[in-house]
Amino acid sequence: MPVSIEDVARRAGVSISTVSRVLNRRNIVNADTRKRVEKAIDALGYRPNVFARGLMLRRSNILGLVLPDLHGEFYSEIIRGANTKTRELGYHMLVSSVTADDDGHDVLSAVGTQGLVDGIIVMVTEMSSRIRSSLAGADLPLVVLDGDVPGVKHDSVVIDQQQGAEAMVRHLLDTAPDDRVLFIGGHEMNLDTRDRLEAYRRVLAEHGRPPAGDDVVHLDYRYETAFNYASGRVLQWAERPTTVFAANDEMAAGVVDAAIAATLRVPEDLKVVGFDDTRIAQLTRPRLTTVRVPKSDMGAAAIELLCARLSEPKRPSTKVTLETELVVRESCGGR
Amino acid sequence: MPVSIEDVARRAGVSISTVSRVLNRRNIVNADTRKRVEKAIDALGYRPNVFARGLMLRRSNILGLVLPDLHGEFYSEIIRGANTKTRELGYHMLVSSVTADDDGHDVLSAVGTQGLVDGIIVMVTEMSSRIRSSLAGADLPLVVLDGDVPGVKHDSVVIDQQQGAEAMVRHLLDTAPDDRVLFIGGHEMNLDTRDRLEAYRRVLAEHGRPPAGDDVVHLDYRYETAFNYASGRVLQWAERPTTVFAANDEMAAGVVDAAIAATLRVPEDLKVVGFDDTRIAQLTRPRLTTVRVPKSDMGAAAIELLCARLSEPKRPSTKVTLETELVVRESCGGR
DNA sequence: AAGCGCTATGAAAACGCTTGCATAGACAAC
DNA sequence: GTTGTCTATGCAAGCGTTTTCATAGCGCTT
Repeated sequence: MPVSIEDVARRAGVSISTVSRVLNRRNIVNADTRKRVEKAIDALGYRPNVFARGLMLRRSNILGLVLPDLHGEFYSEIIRGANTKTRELGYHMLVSSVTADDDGHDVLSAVGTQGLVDGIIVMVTEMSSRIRSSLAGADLPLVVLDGDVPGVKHDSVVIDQQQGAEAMVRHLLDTAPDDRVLFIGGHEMNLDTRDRLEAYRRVLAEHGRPPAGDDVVHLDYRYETAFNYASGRVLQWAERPTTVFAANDEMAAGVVDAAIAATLRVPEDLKVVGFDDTRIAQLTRPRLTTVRVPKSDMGAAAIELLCARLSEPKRPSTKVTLETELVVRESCGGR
Repeated sequence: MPVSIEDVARRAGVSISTVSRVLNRRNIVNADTRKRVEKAIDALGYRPNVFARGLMLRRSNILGLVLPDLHGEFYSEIIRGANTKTRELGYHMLVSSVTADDDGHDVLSAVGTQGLVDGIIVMVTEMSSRIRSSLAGADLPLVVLDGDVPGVKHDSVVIDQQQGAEAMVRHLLDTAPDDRVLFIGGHEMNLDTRDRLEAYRRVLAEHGRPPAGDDVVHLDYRYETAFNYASGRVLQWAERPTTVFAANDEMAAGVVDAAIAATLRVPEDLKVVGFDDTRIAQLTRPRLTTVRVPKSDMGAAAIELLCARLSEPKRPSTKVTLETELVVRESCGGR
């Protein structure tokens, strides 16, 4: 028995139109009448029904956030940044994850049926044609986080990973020009990994020393995998001056621990650097040199972009680029 | 120009009632007719409008999750567990955080106006009367995570922290009977801290050695705070056999690092244990002895409870207790 | 052939809101 | 006194569903 607009109208002795006008602050309502209505609203504890309203207005004030996986600090920070901004702007946030096997099965169903959300933010770490077509058919304001969906109109928030990765490799080559630099990435098709790898290759090439075939390997971003992989190889790596550039901090930590387990010293015997600047980077010993990615800013920026489009549907597609920043700590021996 | 049920009906040459029946798989629809309707639905890419449906059904299939703060792994795991279960059961999840200053300003507005969500899950780390009254006025199926809201009917998911904390303190006293055991908690009113502290006091009392006044201190769960606090004291602590029991892993890591910075060895010179078994516990050196809290299970269990109530509103209030588990690693020297 | 019980379908009434249109009343201008 | 202009309000349509009730058609029984 929730109270409806009609109850309010009756109590205030006006028609529902007037109540509605008071609610929406449109048209002119006589000051006295408005007072009466407001009093009735308070007395009854009336709250407009979202569905009825949504049915008329064709908007829900709900924003959808679709992430590839809700694991780990990276995603939790994005959610946090997005959530804060969402509330600030008076919206609500629907969160959902699309796991790999789900693979774009339906990015949309993840975020509700027709009309549930006014717009969505999608982060795709690997692009598949199914994701693309699913998104293309959506006809919803769309913000893509850290990636691109070719052929579908959207705004985007990207992080300038290449700049950070370049800065990293340059720094490594500056401080230890003779080191071999190994690259350990995530999955081969992972967009972040591709960006970072590309920057790595470019800088090495610039210096006239493109990586050898087995200098680059693709794992899966996990600590354990990196630990296991590195365990069998750290001693061999350490035979000559080597730096391992891992594509995220988790794997970097795995390599560090593998090295330590093999009684090597980091950075003296082996240098290791990571990416993302997650909490982990500060907790390993030695602490990790890494590239800071503005995680919660990404979420906030995406929400802002989405809201901007909602209030101005015709605006041109916008791409916001967030800077990354090299953070030098001890694990690379570079200071 | 979204396609409506009427478009489908027209195309299939039936009335909207029939389409609706096909959609909801109720009553009997002739097999041929059903085929025709389904074909029309596919062809048109029809998706029912959530609002119209919600208006009739008075349910949205959206579940609200309100957390005190979206920081860190603890919360991200809860979200993850909840999200997975939510999708599994065919619902959607609205996430929101209520920050401290927000303090129950309106737990509900965090989660939308009247009718937006079918039920909510709330985690409150500190109970205020505002939160209570805000929740009491809601008249929504409610699941409380790790806490209690007296006077408001609800289901709950709690973790048996006392058991874990007890097991921890018992283990400490078993392996190092003569150690002084210090307790470093979060905020004094924090419910988790209170539980853990109570267990700590009880076990010590059982052993006839209640803690001295300055054996217990309340900080704020943060690494830095614990690091700073411990930095000035580790040397003094280490003068006699001491174990520090921190109420979460972050603070434990802070203490460990403070000790190491002071050239102490852990666990030889100072023992440190944590709580939660977050990622951190495995990444510090030495790795932390801690108590595992089933974080993602909490989220999943809460969703399950909420859905159970939705489908059976009259069921008696249920409380699900999740076990915690002592995880012995190196930081306590206990194995 | 009349009546009955089924099955499959349609018509129409909600659900709670917004909003275009109509209008009543007040006042001013002629 | 008639007409016009405003302001404040009410009426009612319509948003896209679900669902109750009515009913058409069919085959059976009597």
